[in-house]
Amino acid sequence: MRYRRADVVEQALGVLDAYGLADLTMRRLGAELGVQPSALYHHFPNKQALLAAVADEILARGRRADRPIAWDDRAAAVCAELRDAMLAYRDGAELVATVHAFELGAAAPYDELAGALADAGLDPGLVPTAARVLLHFTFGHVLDEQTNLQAGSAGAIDGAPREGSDFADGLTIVLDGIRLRAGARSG
Amino acid sequence: MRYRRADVVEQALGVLDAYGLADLTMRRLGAELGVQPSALYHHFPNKQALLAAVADEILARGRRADRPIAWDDRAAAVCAELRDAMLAYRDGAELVATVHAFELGAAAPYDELAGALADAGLDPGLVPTAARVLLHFTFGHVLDEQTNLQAGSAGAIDGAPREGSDFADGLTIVLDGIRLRAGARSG
DNA sequence: ACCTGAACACCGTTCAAGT
DNA sequence: ACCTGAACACCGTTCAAGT
Repeated sequence: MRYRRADVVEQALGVLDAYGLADLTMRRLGAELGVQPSALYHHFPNKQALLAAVADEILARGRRADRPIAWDDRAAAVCAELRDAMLAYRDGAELVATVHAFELGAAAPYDELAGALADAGLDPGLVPTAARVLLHFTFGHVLDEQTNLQAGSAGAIDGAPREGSDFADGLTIVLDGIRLRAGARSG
Repeated sequence: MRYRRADVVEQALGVLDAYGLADLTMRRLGAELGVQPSALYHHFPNKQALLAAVADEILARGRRADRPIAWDDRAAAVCAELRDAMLAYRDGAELVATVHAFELGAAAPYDELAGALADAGLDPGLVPTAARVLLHFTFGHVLDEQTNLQAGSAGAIDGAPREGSDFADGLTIVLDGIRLRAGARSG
């Protein structure tokens, strides 16, 4: 049997969701594909590159069309889409945030946020700073959220996961801070 | 020779700074102490607990007295202190952020921020949300910053590290967003 | 081009046994 | 109380060799 790059990523997503990031090893992934671990190095130079491809696939699968026009609604939509994409897979936030921290991928959300903030009439020198504040908030929040959700589902402490309002509130705080430096019009 | 818990943490800080978080292993730490790796399990139940103790020590060493009185200055001071503490050790941000994400320690900055925000007259329901926004911004920013700094010093690309103004700008954005919901007085 | 098989240089953790 | 020595069950990665 032959495996293409895309098949390896697909199977890696399956292992991630079934066993978690800690058990997403080259050896386990090879076994799941019915292949020697060394065979994976024909498709990826190393594990980090494979994880980057998995992170990018998670983001691609979470992609939604129809972005709002207003810069603040658009920025909020990008962050919400990023959150939902990461929550859709076990340890998704940890994986995407790690890959992003090492600058190996997951660059699309940053580019979209920077675009929205430029449209806001923000000082160009502040655009990267503000985009990163939004990204850091989103990564950090969802990392916390997913850790607690997964701890809760393992221990089965409480049935209902905390409402999503906390994310929206945090996002509002950051967007309000950005708006103070943006042009008056928000459309 | 006998090693107390504090000596193990001390040596762990040395290994962290000299070799980085990836090489801070139980086996290497044992070797550095002239002890079998299994001996470390007499002082710590597992590696995570040891890392949590190291993270707490990093924060303790970065502690400064004389907190400002105004809630916003105080919150900014807590974030700046946290940043400086993490920057003082190689991979400090990665270590502290990881330990915090798994809720094994590093809780002091959160408590201080929550205290400052309560003094701001913020809606009590919003205090934890706003405190976490500040914390997530700080962790995310310093993680990026330290990764770039260390990559820069390894490759020796440019001499001067980026000025600190970017952190201050991001912090201002978040604090402005919080201020909109706080009482009018900022002292 | 893609994979096997075997090796290299490691991990965290446990546990009986020593002092 | 604190440590040794040995083992268990793993890692990521490399590389000659096969088809």
